[in-house]
Amino acid sequence: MLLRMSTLLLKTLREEPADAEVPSHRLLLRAGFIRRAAPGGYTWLPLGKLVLDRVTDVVREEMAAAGGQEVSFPALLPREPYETTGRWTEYGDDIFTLQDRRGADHLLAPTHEEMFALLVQDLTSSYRDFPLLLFQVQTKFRDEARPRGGLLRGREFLMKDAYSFDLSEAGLTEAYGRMRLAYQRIFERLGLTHTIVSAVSGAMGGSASEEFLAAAEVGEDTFVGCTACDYAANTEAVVTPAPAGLPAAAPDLEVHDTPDTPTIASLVEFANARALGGRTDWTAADTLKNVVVTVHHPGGKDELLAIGVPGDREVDLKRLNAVLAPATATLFDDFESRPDLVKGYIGPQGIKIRYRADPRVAPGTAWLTGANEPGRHATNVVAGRDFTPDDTIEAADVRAGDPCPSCGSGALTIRRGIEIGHIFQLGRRYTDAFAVDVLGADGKPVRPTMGCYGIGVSRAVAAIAEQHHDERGLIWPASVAPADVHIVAAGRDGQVEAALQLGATLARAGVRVLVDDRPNVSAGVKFTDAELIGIPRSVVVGRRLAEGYAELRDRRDGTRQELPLVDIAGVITTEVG
RNA sequence: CGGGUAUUGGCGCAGCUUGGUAGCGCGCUCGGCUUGGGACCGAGAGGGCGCAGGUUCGAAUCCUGCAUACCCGACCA
Repeated sequence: MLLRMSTLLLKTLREEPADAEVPSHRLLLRAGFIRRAAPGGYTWLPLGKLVLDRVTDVVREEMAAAGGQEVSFPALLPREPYETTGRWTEYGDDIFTLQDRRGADHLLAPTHEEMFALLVQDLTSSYRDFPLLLFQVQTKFRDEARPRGGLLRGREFLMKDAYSFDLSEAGLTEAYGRMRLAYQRIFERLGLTHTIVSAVSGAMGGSASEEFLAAAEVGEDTFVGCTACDYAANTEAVVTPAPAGLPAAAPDLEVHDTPDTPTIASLVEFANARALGGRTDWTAADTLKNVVVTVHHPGGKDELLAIGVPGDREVDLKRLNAVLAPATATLFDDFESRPDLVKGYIGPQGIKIRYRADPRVAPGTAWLTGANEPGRHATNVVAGRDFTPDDTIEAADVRAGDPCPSCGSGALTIRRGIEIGHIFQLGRRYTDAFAVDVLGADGKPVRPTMGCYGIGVSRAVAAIAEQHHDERGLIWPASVAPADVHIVAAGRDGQVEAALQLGATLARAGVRVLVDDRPNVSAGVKFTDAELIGIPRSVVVGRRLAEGYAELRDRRDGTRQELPLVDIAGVITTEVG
């Protein structure tokens, strides 16, 4: 490959685009890899397309190595299959739907579980056809409420989705493990530093689930790690350890007048000022905060739910919604309609709606909490004695320093990452929905179980840019760079010709070459553009050409070395391998 | 979907308070000069100010409504 910048469709931007915030978005725009074409939709320019294709190639190679077979479905699909599995309504507003000229409903697929299950139903009939691993690289559509960060969250994006079909749990587990390894290899080859975290499987349904998160400050996913062990999990998946040991028996419940104390802060201040219960060392953690939410079920029914968490914690709506999925929750605020719920003074004793408590509110623990009357609170309210929650719930926020649920000795740390891959064992949700059965060895029908494995390919390009750049521009890993070498003809006097000649030699040897042969562009501009574009290795054909020398530069560490021009092709060909 | 900010040539911005028919830098075109770190000189092309109404002799500037984008939050792979 030999690309000449004199004819390349490329325009680098000297100034920062006003509406790009995150580094990957800014740099990909400035370096001329992408252009915004629609809200949440980007055009791949020649340099960007080269990177995207190289990333896709890595993914394809590893999928094939893991035994995957590539297929490709339409992105435009009819309603029926998604109606059958319930996702037409469950996915709700996030699906792009449209009607054809006859008024029939269609959708632009957000993922393709239905189609893969139907394809397997169509083309298999015997246990001999299994196991099966299929994948595709396809444009997906989601009507994101808020596209952001350029390629990080678009409404149209490139995704690799793979699906395994097995007839036994052991087979599924094996396929899952194989894909997990393939993913690690892929992200390693892409130069993406990542962490595998336990996750919840979201709208797709399913059980065992792990996310691959690329470490990045701009990442939308918060996850936790442990200071002592290798535990890592999405905050939604963090399980709160119940306090160890039974607390001492508390005295009887006592109700106190606590006027004007509708918040935890005001309550603690009041309690200490008046030595409530003889104590002056009350903290927010001694109080029990009860938050009322409205739970919206997909069917359309609403239900009130009260959630009890220690007063020093907030209810984390992300965690709560993960627990309640597919139902969703919003904060309840229409207290006028419910006189039994006294805002600011709610207590779990005798509450008339469903009540679920944080695991820290374990049986035997005593709390300072609302007395369900305006201006009154109660002390020594003991879980299991004065009230019994309907259930526990993981809704309290997770904080750095919380004890690790895995080893118990370490403390949790909080980090941010970009979700670049998600794997999970789907089970039979989709094969059940379509009654996908094949004949087993014993002559009886067997129903395949599915695994689902996704990689955001276009998002991965952004993630790579996030992890590989400096103040001057992008620095692509060699595995995905738009070219292996960037040859800069610094000036005149035959330098352009020499650069093109070197480029041609390298291209014949199978090296991907970008030559800056632009006439009437100063060397300074060319150097700056080369650093912005970020090809890891460059050759400057310039002032020492007359002596037969050129300069080899390393974009990452900035080192330069002068080499005889006649040796350069050999050196580079060897390095590129 | 809630809150905030913004919308003026390809990009980045000024002008709006105090209405008089649009300007700067970069980029682009042509000529000259220059050629190892985002040159210089000269001559040009290109917008009627997000959209729709309204006020006014006159609106980028004032009023009303709408749209879009970005940021924060909600939601989400």
